[in-house]
Amino acid sequence: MPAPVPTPIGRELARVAKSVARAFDDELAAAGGSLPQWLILISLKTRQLASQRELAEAVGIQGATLTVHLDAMQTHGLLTRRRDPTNRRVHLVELTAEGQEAFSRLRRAAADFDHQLRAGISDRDIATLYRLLARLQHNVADEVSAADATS
Amino acid sequence: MPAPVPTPIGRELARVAKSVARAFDDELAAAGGSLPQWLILISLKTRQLASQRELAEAVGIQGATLTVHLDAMQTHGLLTRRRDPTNRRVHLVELTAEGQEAFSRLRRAAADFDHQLRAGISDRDIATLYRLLARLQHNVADEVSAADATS
DNA sequence: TATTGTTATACTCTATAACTATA
DNA sequence: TATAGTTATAGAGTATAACAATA
Repeated sequence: MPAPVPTPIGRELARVAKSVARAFDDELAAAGGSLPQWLILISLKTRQLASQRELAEAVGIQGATLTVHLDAMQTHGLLTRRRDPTNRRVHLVELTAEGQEAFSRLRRAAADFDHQLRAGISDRDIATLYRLLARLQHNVADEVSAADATS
Repeated sequence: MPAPVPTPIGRELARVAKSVARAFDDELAAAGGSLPQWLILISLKTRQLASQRELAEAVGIQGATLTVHLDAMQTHGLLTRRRDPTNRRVHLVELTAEGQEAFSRLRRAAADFDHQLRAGISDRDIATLYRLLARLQHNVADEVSAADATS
């Protein structure tokens, strides 16, 4: 018999996500970073991205918002931007040595955090959690499409 | 056999929570509200709160931040503030008729959203999700205490 | 002195619109 | 004209510090 559910699932998700995000932000800040920076670094390192437009999409923000973060990271010496010689509209974003170090530092912080976060949860439960989160993601994607269709 | 887990659980949670939060914000905005306003309204309606301090804590924000939202809601005629005669430091926050209507509107939007969000998920899985979210919450609470202890 | 709440100020993240440069 | 990216501007949400009112 499943336990009764006291609050809507969206609110519970929001509440927990807020707690987790704050704790994670604190960890990243202690390692000299921030969540958007971490998402940018990890996207740069793990994906083959053809343009800033794709990078923005990978991170889930607008191009202009990405520019803000890239400017800050460039000012801090984490990356360089140069035009693609074959298509000079495209700016190639490349990590400096300092950017690589920042990535390593944040990766360690993120790994430590994840270890702490997973404490006492079985692999099986983690897999279940993934499946359920994917389902929620799917359901709000539906919601968006439905809203678009009726507007 | 559990499926392999491609990304850290915290990042996946953050990603899904962001999607869900955006979709929910859109719904609340369409109903003339926002997430902080909804949390404030629901706290006022469902709890017996002795002060703004307690209200801020229930919503999970600082007192000064709460003042910002209450000011806006008062400007829009959703609530009134008056001093408690028995302890004039305390401000009693009370919903107006318009505030009650706003609450009803947002409650309907939230219920519709939750229905959409839960589509295709069994009660048993919802209960499991609650249990796992509670565990994550517990684990970051630990993290915070640990960080405090070592600082 | 301690508590409740507000004001002043600023920071972070985000977005849209208008613009530049390139194609 | 279309695409990639930047600049200008603004808005939402949050926080801290200093303050006023009250106890």
